[in-house]
Amino acid sequence: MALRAGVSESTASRVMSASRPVGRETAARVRRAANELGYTGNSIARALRKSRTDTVGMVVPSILNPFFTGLVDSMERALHAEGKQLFLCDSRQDPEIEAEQLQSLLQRQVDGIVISACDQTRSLPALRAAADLTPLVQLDRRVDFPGADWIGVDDDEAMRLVLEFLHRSGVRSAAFVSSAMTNSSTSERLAGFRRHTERLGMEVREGWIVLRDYSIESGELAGQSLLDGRGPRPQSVVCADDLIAIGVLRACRRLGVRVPDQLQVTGFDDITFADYVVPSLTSVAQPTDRMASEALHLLQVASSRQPEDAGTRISLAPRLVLRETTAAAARRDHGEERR
Amino acid sequence: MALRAGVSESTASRVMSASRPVGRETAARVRRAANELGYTGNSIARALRKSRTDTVGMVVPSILNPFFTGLVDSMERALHAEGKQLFLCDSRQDPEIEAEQLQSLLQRQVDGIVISACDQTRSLPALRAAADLTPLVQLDRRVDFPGADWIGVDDDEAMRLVLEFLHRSGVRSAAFVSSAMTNSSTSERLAGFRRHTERLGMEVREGWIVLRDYSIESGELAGQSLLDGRGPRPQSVVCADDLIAIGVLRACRRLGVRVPDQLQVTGFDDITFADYVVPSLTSVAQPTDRMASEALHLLQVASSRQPEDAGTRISLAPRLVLRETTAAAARRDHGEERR
DNA sequence: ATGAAAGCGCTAACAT
DNA sequence: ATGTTAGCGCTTTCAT
Repeated sequence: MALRAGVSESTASRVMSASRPVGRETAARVRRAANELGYTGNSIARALRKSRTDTVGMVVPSILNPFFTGLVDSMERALHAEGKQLFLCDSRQDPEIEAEQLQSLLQRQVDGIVISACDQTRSLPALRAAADLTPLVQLDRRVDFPGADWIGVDDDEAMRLVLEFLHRSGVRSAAFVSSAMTNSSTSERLAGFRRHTERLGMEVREGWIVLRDYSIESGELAGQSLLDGRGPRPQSVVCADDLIAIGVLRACRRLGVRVPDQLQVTGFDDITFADYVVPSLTSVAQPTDRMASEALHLLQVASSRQPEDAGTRISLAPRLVLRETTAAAARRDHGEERR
Repeated sequence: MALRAGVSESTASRVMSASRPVGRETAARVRRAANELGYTGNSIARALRKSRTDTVGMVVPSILNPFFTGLVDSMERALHAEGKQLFLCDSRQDPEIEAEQLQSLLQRQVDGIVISACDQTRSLPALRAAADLTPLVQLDRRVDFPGADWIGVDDDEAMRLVLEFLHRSGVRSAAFVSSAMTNSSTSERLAGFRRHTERLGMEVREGWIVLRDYSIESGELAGQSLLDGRGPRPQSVVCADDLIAIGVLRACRRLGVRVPDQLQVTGFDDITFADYVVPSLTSVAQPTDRMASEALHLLQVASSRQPEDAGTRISLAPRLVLRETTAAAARRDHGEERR
């Protein structure tokens, strides 16, 4: 290409990357030559030389879970805006596959890794190791270790929004359904649930805490056990995920429990379908676009940081989206929104 | 690393890539050294040398559309099984963004590109250009040009399954709802719809063909215009996509049209939520796993092919999944399945 | 079976 | 403002 333009390799490089001033006419000649040859540069060679690939790896527990689909979409947009590419990895909720994916991303010299780890304890070793070698920030689910960077939603605040709203609309008892306690989302949401129900004087029985999976099937089973009439029924079911809540709604329909009259139900994540199920689902929205852009920002900061520095934790404000599975409240409050 | 093991760089390379026989003891020493140093190789350097990156780029119109989410998931699995990584790109239904994404993937020297192009005509130039430079196979939506490789479902056969089933259950008229005619899925499904309704003697009025977008909102609007009582009503609505069908179902609910008693509705793609809407949606399932593995196979074949060779087209068999939005048929047939 | 040396395509000193 | 040169980390001849 340089030959075609009649200049040296380095001049051509300078034109293509605009890294140094080049004579206007020379530059034009180079650009023309590049166009004629359809030359666009080889980013592999550039990456080798600059030890920067302009790629980011992302690892999620399941791309099929609509919340993560949304997060992936947000990341893809944010990266595209910066001219970077996204390596997408699905760990299938398996820490071993997750470790392989991390290994592969490191080997490919990604500029950073964004991950929602699948297991609070079993994901730890691979995660730490990866974080030692490259900028790494966790999204949503968190695994704690010294220096860990994390961005997510304030789960305690989310539970406060949900429970205060329910309380104001007259609800005095609540059940909680989530996945097993192997991830931070479940533990922090449960902690928030416990704290705020107690503070508000709402009744919670131990049989009303049901921990299974983040899935519709799971939610349906949980709903069934909660509503089968063999024990006292709560006035509301707070779910740690919209899929679970949709499952609970199915159980309600099957068992003839009227929502929201006999039972109020809330979800979490505000996935697209929350607005389309019947009755439509009240949920807590997470600011995924914001999470993605903060994550990219943190990756850049992390590149120029000392290893002994403390990790950064960014808790973003959740937003309560009111729909038909909850009754109208006595009065409105901050952070709520009726659609 | 080679130093640490006390061998030459080339010997170390031979051990790590198992490219040539190496003395057992030497090999062991190299492996130990690699372990101790946590050395795993630099795939950028390898890629530069071998001009093979073990990466595949995938471009879809919208990752948020559940059908493409499923396709991405299938591709990710298939690639992981072969030790390759996936560059995920979302073209946001925009041919210009799509062209940028293709350009970026080419520059990154991907081993192949898998794409579902967003626009039958406006995607063509960039697609052709990319296909000239690297193996490229189209999935689902097709753009025609000489030598184009494509894998998808047999849309005519899908329409045959749907319409013959409806006909057997007594339906004698049908409407069709899809996106605008800017992609092959719509045109081929519509062609199949026309052919089979005619063959079976089913009534189709021109006002019953509604073309908008692949979205729930769109489907709801289409449903509304079809059912608002201002014209004759079809006995069934065949949708080119599950999102559209879900929208039509919402319109039915709002207008008090009972499904399937007064109106039968079918979707396309068999997304997860098809099973969870009420009433649950009869749909045509696409074999996404099969599509992904065939796509990877084609990419490999394409790498060692002459430019003047004709393109390969693989039409896979669709599968009709019967649920509650269609009435029970008089009798069962091949290719159908009740869940 | 092992080592020495060249080179993939690029960029960043270092000249001029 | 432009050219010359070295080298990123690997694989692959070509020797031995």
